[in-house]
Amino acid sequence: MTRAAEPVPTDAERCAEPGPAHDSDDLIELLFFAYRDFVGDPDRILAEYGFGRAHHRVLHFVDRYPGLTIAELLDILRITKQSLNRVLKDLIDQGYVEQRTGTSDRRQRLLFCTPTGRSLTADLTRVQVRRVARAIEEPAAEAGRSDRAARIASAQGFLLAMIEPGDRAAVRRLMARRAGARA
Amino acid sequence: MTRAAEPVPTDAERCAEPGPAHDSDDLIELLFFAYRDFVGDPDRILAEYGFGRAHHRVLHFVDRYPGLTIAELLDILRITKQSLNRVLKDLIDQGYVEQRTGTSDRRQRLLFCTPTGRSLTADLTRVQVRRVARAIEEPAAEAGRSDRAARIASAQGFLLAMIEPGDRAAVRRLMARRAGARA
DNA sequence: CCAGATAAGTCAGTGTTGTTGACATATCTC
DNA sequence: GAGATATGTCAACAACACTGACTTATCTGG
Repeated sequence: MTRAAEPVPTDAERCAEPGPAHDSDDLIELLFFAYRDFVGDPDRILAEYGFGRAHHRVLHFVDRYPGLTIAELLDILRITKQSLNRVLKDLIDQGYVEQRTGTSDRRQRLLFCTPTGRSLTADLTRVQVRRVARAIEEPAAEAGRSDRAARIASAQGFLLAMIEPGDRAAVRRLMARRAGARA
Repeated sequence: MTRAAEPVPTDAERCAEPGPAHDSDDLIELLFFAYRDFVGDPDRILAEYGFGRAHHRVLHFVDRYPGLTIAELLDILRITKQSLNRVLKDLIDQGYVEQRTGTSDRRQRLLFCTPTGRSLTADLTRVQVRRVARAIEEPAAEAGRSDRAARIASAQGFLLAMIEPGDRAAVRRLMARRAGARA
């Protein structure tokens, strides 16, 4: 596996294969695992309400940025109006989100969470904050020599710490399987 | 972007912990944006082949860990056998992945990428490596005072740098909207 | 060697979340 | 008033996940 083009190739590490390409490969994989567990937590809560991830995303952004417009939300989520409308309709009909006509532009519908919506969002945020906070508290692997090595160690440390603790050993073991082939 | 953590939350619910709640909130949001753009790159390539993200995940892990069994893959992806089988069948039928009967245990089907599969995976990996490598090259906000602050800055810096460059300003602007209400 | 466990494959049905394309309505701007 | 814009809605469809049930091949322990 040849090294991918780098923005700033450092001369010193030309020959050494355990270069940035492999570090990036590891980060790609860790990002998958981290995100998998990151969305897994709230999914369990959402299921009790008959909601899914799409509902969660809307709740999150409307809660955090009260008065968001439909257009802004569409730009954030990068989904179509129809996809948004389906879940938004659920949330409005069931009293988690409410719309108010814009004051300066009466075509706009400003979105707000109701107290119920804020409460549910808080529950969802809680479990995610717990995971992220724990990942931050985790001491990074070690502050490496160069800033670059430190950044890699830091990002890997954060993502690994985002993984469900009980699964980390399995992930380490899996990734070690490949590490042997390149050292 | 790395706002000073204000350890004086006015919200009723959040106060017990030493202040990382808001930093975690930001990280939660950045993780959403980072992942959104992270999977966006390969999605465009996959569409040309009539494949989706599920195919990508299988290709990635089979390419990286040749000889993976079905059971191992199921444990990694955390999906059901049926979901895996649907995409795996596509990949096998179209010659991207092949199965070999296990030697020690003939019930197992060991998975390998064909040269074609390795080639496609390399294309997919390339665009993701590019993004991750760029995110790593990006100098972190600054090495903070405490290790903890440094870890936060580092994680935020990495995730922000994972976002499509042209969209970073919009994300900063959006998140600044909330920051104002906090500080 | 056989019974039961295990690895994998498959069928049928369902739900969430995304897509496209077309069209309707209210409102703003020039 | 004309045209752009913000939103809402209908219908159809695809990707990807789920459950539950069942089959086949193979391994393992008594």
